[in-house]
Amino acid sequence: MATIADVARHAGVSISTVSYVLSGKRAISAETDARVRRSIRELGYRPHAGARSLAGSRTNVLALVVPLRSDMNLPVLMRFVTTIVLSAREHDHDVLLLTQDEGVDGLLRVAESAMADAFIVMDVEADDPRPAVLTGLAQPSVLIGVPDDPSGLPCVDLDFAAAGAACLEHLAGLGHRCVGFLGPPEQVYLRGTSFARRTLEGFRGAADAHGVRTAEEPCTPTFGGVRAALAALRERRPGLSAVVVHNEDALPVLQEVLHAEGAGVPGDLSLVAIGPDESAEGLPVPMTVVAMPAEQIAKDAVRTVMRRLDGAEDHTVRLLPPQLQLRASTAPPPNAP
Amino acid sequence: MATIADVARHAGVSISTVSYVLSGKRAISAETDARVRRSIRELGYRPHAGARSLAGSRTNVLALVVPLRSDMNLPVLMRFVTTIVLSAREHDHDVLLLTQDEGVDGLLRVAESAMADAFIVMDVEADDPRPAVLTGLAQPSVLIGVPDDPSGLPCVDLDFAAAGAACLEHLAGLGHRCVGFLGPPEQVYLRGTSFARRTLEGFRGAADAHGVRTAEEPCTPTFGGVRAALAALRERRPGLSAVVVHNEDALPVLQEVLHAEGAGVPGDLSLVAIGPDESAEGLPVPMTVVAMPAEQIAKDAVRTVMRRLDGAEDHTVRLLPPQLQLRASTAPPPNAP
DNA sequence: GTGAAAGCGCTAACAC
DNA sequence: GTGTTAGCGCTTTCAC
Repeated sequence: MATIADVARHAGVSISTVSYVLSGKRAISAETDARVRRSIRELGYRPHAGARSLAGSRTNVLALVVPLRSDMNLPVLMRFVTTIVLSAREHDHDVLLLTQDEGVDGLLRVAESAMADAFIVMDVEADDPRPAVLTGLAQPSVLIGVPDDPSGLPCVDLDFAAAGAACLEHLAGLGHRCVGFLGPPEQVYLRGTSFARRTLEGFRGAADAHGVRTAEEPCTPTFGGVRAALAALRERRPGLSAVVVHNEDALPVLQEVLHAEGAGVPGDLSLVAIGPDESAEGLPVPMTVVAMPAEQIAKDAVRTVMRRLDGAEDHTVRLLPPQLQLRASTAPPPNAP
Repeated sequence: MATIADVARHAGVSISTVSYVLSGKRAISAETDARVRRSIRELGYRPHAGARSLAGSRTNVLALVVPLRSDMNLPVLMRFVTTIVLSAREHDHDVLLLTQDEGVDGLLRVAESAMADAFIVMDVEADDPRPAVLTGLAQPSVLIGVPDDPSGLPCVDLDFAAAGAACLEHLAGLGHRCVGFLGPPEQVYLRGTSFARRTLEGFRGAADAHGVRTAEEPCTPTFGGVRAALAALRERRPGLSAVVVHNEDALPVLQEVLHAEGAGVPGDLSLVAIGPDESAEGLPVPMTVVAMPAEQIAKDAVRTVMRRLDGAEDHTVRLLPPQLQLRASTAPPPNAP
């Protein structure tokens, strides 16, 4: 492999000139620049990443911690990862893939051996131990998700509270006065998953504000689980005319259960979902949904971390506003005027 | 961060001694070894990855090229990636994630800037341009999948020809004399996906050997597509009593179509699938299947590449034998004695 | 069994 | 606008 010295010799300039042509950190005359670039091309020169990192303390590598827990929604995870890799490349960075279950040790290993310039940590939960460790590192980091204590780290996520509120407001606007909430399985709440709680809070707040009566049930995404949860909602609220579903796996089952009992969607019951768009679009009744803006979050995370590498301070918790995607599953309640 | 010099000073030894304690490349007295290790621990020393790579020309990074094409089966892809990351860690390597669509340029970039010690390239297709490039690199590589011309690179994959044959042989053993084959959509064949062709060849060979009559149809995984393909098979082979399905997306639809027309599985029609186990197990009628041994292939790929880093030669095309998983979807034909 | 020192290929002062 | 050079933190001869 050609080295920077080879290029310098070939172009008849000094090593530093080649370096500066590459970094753009000082002014170079047009002809020198051209000559150097030509030599670089002709020799097929590429800077040695290790040497660069040693001398410049920049690796041009971004560490990405992904959850390999299989209860994560795979298409969404894929969109996150893909977008992060592509965005990183736009900033001339490559992506080192770390798994959730290396936990804090993995972060320390990569950080202290200077393998990456920055960290993006996905799927951060309420009581996650990693934010506290991340703040102690030499490298900046961004969280996707919002822990109880972000420790001053920038966070990016969908504004789940606003999403819950948006769903209710859409239904209230259609005239619904009595709305159910079908959440994730109980364990998700017990695990302290912050987005589940935030969604519910937003839903409740909006219901209070609009004088809408509600009932909430966690839900296992099986036929039995869905039937039981639905029955519980109806028992508590006999006038139930709409349900907000924050449980992508329950959606197809719910539609089937309703179809089987002859309840029309949205004729007899309106449905709004919060979750991946993929899970909402292809159903027998295409769902009105607040979709997970994975690409937007991913880009934002990369941008944030890159800005911090350029020295910008950032302790923002950035919650992206929900976008309600209107489809066929919502309509005014059956007894509407 | 502590450097190797700090450790040496703290332990009262030379820098090279510390280095050799770490690498184990020369004999160290027990007490020196202990003293050095103690210092390492107390100072929280970690070797600087860049310095190491510069001096030792070893990065301890494995580059993994994954297809982000969404027509790939995500759960299977996930299992590949997860297993590769975990296996790499067992060999003290981290994983740099490259995407398919950076193509040859991505390989050259990472290889020539010495960012990785080796490459694993997933989802290699028949006429893939990358093998030819990979052979020219300083780093060894392994392919997952088998191109027409592996260029001498080691390949690991499921033996799809044997898988096709195994399915037919299982059915022939049950007494079926007339077996259909439902393949992936036509485009997959046109794209030159080698595993699709290999499966079909294995299926045909076994059918010839057992004197079983066959019919083959590509299949779009929609209701219309499945109905049409099934009708075509039956028209060509009125005595059809079993179908081999190499199209995971068509499976649920196929079961539904058969159920709707009152055809029992396996009573009226036996089904065998080739594809991810996830797609075969949870169906109304759990499928007899040749599953994709993702973990096994992934481990094999990492092991192969690590061996090559230790200097071993390897130009093997390693095709893992299919494992037929017996479930409820196969039985002797209806008119069996 | 251990130490001294010459690089590895770059970046970024510090010259001019 | 360009060149010289001192490191960056390791690995690995070479020497004893």
